[in-house]
Amino acid sequence: MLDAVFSALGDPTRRAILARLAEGETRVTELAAPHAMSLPAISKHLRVLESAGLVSREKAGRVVRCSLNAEPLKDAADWVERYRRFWDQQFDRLERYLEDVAPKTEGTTDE
Amino acid sequence: MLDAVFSALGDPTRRAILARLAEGETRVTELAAPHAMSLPAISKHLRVLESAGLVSREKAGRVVRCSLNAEPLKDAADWVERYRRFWDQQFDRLERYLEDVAPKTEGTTDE
DNA sequence: GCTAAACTTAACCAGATGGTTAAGTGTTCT
DNA sequence: AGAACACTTAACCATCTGGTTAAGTTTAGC
Repeated sequence: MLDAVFSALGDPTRRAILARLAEGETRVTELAAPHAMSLPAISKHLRVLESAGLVSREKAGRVVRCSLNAEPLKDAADWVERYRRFWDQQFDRLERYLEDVAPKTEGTTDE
Repeated sequence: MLDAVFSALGDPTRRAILARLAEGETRVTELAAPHAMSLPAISKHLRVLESAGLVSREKAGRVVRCSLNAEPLKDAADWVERYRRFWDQQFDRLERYLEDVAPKTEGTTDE
């Protein structure tokens, strides 16, 4: 499922759609409005988001209401979060230091 | 850049490579070892990761040392984090509640 | 009941992706 | 020097992706 979620997030149009849906449910045509592309194109994006579990579509009359379903984002967040210590930079340098100089040290400077 | 990062993360082989690199720098052949695919395939994955800024390659003799560069993941984490409140569920229910009590029917969802 | 609206589906297209094998480029080892 | 190692590049292939236009399919409105 992470595959589908991350792949879905890899497109700016789709991220924009999610951002819009974060403000509230809305219909397909309104989701399409800000984007310079045809309705079928948006429909396809919605299908991608839907099969990643990020959006649900519900037909109400001739209108299709779309809503955000953020649960899959939790898994994505969890995955990325495991790398937090690495973008805190010091850790990275510490590792190199340990690699080069001291093969065994107590990590008092940890984090 | 988010495009490249999320797209890169959308492949399980590439996530596995990042996970391996999180344990420390290593060479290409060792990165390739656990995966049932050819070296050129891994090389391509590394290129994708590299152009997303997630991995850096450095030639040392005939060996290429690969290392994790997690900084781009920070932006990805920041993006996803904006949706945290939505997967905390209560908010979702609140929205549905509001929808039921104050129906807007097919009208424009005013922002 | 006809017409328009709000989509979706179908058919098509160009270009990207993810894999392959074969060949090329350095580097180390003996 | 020659062989093996550690890759990368090239060429190829099938499939996926992201877009298009044209043609459905319901539903709503006059």
